[in-house]
This record gives sequence, C-alpha cells and structure tokens, in this order.
Amino acid sequence: MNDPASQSRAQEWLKCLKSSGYRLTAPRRCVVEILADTDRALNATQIYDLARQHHTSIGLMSVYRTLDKLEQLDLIQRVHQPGGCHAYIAAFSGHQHLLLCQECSRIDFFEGDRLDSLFDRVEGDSGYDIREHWLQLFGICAECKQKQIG
Amino acid sequence: MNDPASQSRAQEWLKCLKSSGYRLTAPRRCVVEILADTDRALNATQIYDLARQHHTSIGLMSVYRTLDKLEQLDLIQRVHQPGGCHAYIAAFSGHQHLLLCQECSRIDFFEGDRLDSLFDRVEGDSGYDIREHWLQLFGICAECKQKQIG
DNA sequence: ATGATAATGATAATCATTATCAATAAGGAA
DNA sequence: TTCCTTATTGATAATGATTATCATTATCAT
Repeated sequence: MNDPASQSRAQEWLKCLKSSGYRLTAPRRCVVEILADTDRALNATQIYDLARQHHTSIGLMSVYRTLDKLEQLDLIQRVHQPGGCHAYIAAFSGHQHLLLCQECSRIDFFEGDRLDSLFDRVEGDSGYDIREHWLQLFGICAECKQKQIG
Repeated sequence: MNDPASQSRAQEWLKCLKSSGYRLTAPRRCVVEILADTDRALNATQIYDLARQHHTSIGLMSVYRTLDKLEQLDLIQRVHQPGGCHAYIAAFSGHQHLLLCQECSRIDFFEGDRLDSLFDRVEGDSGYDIREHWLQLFGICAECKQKQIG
C-alpha cells in the first residue's frame, strides 16, 4: 500500500478528528497513518510496535485512546476473528462484509446485497425483529492460492 | 429450560468426556449441567457464579479447564458479540447460524441454506477460496417485542 | 479396597486494558 | 509571533481476565 488513496484517507480521518474538536498530535497522526495504510486488521500492540519502528517515541496509551476515538467516529471498525476480537481495520462504507484470508490475514470486502430475502424469512420463522447482522467469510486469497500451487 | 432435552444433552456431553478419557468429576458435571441447560451464552465468571449458587464449592480454574475441553470436543462454541467474545453456548449441529436477542441476550439458531449462491459469486469476484463463514443476526426476540408493546 | 494418576483449587504469574496525574504541547487569541 | 488555556501525553499503578504451578484430593480401573 502506501499509495495516494491511503494518504488521502489519512488526511480525511485527521480532518474528521479535527472537526470533532480533537487536537492533531504526533501520536494521533501516527496511528491514523498506520491504520489508513494497511489491509490487515491490527491490534493496539501491533500498531504500537509499527509506530515505534517508523516514528519516534509513542506511548501505548495514546494508541488505545486514538483507537477509541477513531472507532467512535466510525472511521475504523473492530474485526472479530477466531483468534481474537481486538484488531481494527478501516471501516467500510455502505453495505459491505468482510472477507479474511486465513493464510496472510489480509482483509477484503464484498457486497452482501442478496441477504434481505434470507433475513425476511428468518424474521417470519423466528418472530425476531432483526436489527443488525454480521457476515464474514474466511478463506484463501488469490495471491496465497498462487503461492501454494507454485 | 431445565427440561428433559437439556438433561439428556448433559448426559451426552458427560458420556463424550468419559469416552475421550476424561474423568467425570463434580466440577465438570456442574459446568456441563449449566451449559447444557441454558439458551444464553455464558462466560467463565458467569458459569462460576451460577455454579456456586446451586452447588457446593467449585474453583474458577475448573470452569476454564472444562470449557476448554468441551470446546475441543465441539460440544460448545464461543459466541462473538459486540460486548465480548468469551461466552459459550452449546454447539449447534448441522449448518446453522446464530440469532441473538439484544434485549434479553437469548440465543436461537436458524438455517442459512440460501447462502451458497452468494458464496459462489464472492469466490468468482474476489478470487478467494472460501473455507468458512460466520453469519449472526442481532435483533429483538418475539417475547421481548411483546413486553415492549405491553 | 487399593493405588496410579488425573483433576482440583489456592496461589502466583502473565497479559491486555483502564485509571491516575504531573508534565507537555496544540492551537486559538492577542 | 508569542502567550495562555487546556487537551493530550506517557510513566506508573491498578484492574480484570486468563494461564501456570504444584501440593493435595478424588476418580476409577484393577
């Protein structure tokens, strides 16, 4: 990554933090740049380690606090995986779901628009009033499949 | 609950533990009976508290250890929720998914057989080889809906 | 009934996250 | 630009959940 797209995403997030009344500090910029520029879900410790590799000192506390704010602003979302539920990735926009590579732990998104009829059926069968849903697919991404063959 | 069905489920789990070479002890029976007889996902502490309410002394360690064994034997499964991912419920049989009530935290199951065509499409679009999936619906169960109206 | 040993549970250790608070730095105002 | 208010930082301690240790206890095959 490290492409113009992720840089503009970082700028967008910083703008959002700013307009929400938060100050733009070095630790915050650091966390924002890391999370805006990855396709893997990262937890607080991983972000902390990456930050210290590429930047000057940063406290683990600031990582946690920045994650909280970014999550509250819906800029990032928590990713639930068999191994744990404390990693974050950029929040998707619109009606998308997660596609996780079990080999390289990369995360992609896909549209899940065909689910409405299923939800209607389940509402009818169960009597539930359905408010939210989680759909995640786990598998091997195209790149990792290639590597396994070669 | 506390119906014949859950009692036979407890018996089944104990039989399974036994045939896997584990001894049947009082703490294990206790955890098994609690988890076989509930429709809520419970974490280690909740099971510990319930156990001490209804039985004689039990150690929290034994709860953790029994949960590990039951999970390894696929008799229980971990439930992932926004509030945490350390609660367990009886494992479903066959191809079912979770339906969680946000009001009373009851858990039901539903069949998700209409998903294959979606998965095929995602495989084609993304190049992923899809191996597993998680689908969970969150909402308000029929009983809680009634209470809200009344 | 007996004995080998699996299992328990009190305790300590570990790990992730949250709370505290004096020192620092952001950024609006002069 | 400089100053000043105050949000933010980060070292430290506290908390909470889970795991490791190990002497004691209890299971169950014999």
